[in-house]
Amino acid sequence: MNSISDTSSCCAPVKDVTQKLAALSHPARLEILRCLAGGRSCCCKEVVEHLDLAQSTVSQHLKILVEAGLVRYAPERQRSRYEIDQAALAAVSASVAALVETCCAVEGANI
Amino acid sequence: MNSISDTSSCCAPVKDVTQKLAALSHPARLEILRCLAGGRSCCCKEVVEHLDLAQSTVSQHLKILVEAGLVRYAPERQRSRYEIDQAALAAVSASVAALVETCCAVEGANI
DNA sequence: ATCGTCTATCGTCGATAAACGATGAACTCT
DNA sequence: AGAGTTCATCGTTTATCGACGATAGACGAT
Repeated sequence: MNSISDTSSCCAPVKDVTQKLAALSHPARLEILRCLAGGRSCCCKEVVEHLDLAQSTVSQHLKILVEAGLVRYAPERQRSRYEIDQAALAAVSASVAALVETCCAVEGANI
Repeated sequence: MNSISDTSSCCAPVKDVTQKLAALSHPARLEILRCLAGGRSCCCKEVVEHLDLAQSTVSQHLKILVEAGLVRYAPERQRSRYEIDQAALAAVSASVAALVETCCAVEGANI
């Protein structure tokens, strides 16, 4: 039926999901999310102290999470606030669940 | 509780999850999974025809999915069978759901 | 035995990711 | 004003990804 190159309706969301999954596919970024868990917002330095990585590296990882839409970013000058976008994260979980549903469904109906 | 640097018990599963998420974070591989959906097994050529990519590229993507443990592989000579590992896929979904749960939980209870 | 088909792998190339140090901007405090 | 903090970005280096063509192995059919 439709290939993945169907740019009209399917490609954008798919790319969105894959970008979010890519953002989640790094241990450091998962750890960052854990650091931001519970809805509390952290500044960069907090995460840095938690992670044992260079500040610039952590900043990059945060940027990736923000660009993927998983983390919100309030650029206050001194203490930028990073905060989990819980809705976006839940949406990713739902997308993965839907994918699993699709892949595991018994196709007895029409084929 | 445990940080990500806890190499004894926590690190291996984390890496396992991130590897699976990385495998899922590419549109072509999602499309491959859709092609394998419903528990039906496909050979490489079927996927190639479905995907508009070179055969070698598809074979690589399949390999990544197999190495991540999301797809089972029965190397028959002429028509290798690729098949979704539904349990593994469900486990990924559960892991993501648990992550979201952790990240969105109100931190009153025990962490 | 030979041809055609299907796979997997190799080698290559450009692009991207991951990590770091260094730097500069902006703010707070003394 | 000046020192100290915090942060984002730049530039660099190394490693990996994504895609392809080419190739070799294995099988079925002729």
